[in-house]
Amino acid sequence: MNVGEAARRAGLPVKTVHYYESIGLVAPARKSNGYRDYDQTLVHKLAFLQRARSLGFSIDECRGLLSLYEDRDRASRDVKAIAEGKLADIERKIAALRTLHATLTHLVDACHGDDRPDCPILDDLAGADPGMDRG
Amino acid sequence: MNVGEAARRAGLPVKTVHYYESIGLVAPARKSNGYRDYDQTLVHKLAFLQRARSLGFSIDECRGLLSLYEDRDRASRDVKAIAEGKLADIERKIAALRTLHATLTHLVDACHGDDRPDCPILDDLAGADPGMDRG
DNA sequence: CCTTGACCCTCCAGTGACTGGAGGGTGCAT
DNA sequence: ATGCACCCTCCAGTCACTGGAGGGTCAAGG
Repeated sequence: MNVGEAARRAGLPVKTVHYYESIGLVAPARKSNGYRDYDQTLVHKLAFLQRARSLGFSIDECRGLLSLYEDRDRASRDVKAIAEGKLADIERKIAALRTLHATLTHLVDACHGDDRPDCPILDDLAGADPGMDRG
Repeated sequence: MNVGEAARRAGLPVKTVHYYESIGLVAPARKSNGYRDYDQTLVHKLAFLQRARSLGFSIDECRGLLSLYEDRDRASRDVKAIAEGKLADIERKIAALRTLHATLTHLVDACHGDDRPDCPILDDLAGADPGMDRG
């Protein structure tokens, strides 16, 4: 199967499939004309990658996950640990975004948003808290 | 003031301050020895940038915010609109992360996490829905 | 046989927002 | 004179792609 079809089945852009090959994640055979030749296993691997990436795993984590996946004797514990670490990451990111959201909401609410120039948002960015000097 | 001191006051790494200069966000004077010379205004600008970046504004958005900040006659409405757009972005990101979190939690819960090799997490990544053979 | 168009190839460069390092100059204290 | 912290410029690397140039291949239609 050519790269286009494999990419379509895995839900990835062709460019990305090439990229995954260039960093050693997949190694398709070549036909006599030089075209890459993907079999079912490779397409599976690409789909795996697509799914794992969309779940927020980095390429390096995907590499680990893939080798775990390929090793049919590994303990599920190892995979679970990686996934749990990722869960904690996601929780941290959500918490950080919530803080951000609260701060920005506060600022937006405080800003009258009209023609006048004075704006609490910029004042905050400039470090001008009332009663506190930050210079 | 040298770059080191300016960076310290703004809460940024020196490298980042150099970078901001290289992309035209700040333009410090130079002393006779070639060293950059930062005044209060510039330090303020750097601190503004630090804060805005930490609030999740991109460099391009910071550029817009800065020019708004420098234009003492702009309407607060313009600033508010940018901040509101950012708020929507943040909400989208949080929602996406929550979906991710739910999926991964589900997977982690389903995985017994012991010495045995069978693992719902990898099964999911491999696209193995129950009752369907995929190679 | 020729053309058209979709597909494929490789290689290079760019994205965003820095970060690290090499290789050298400056300023101040000892 | 030496040491050290600081400063300079320029280049390369990060992450995970993405875009494009400049070509080759293949099947269909005329």
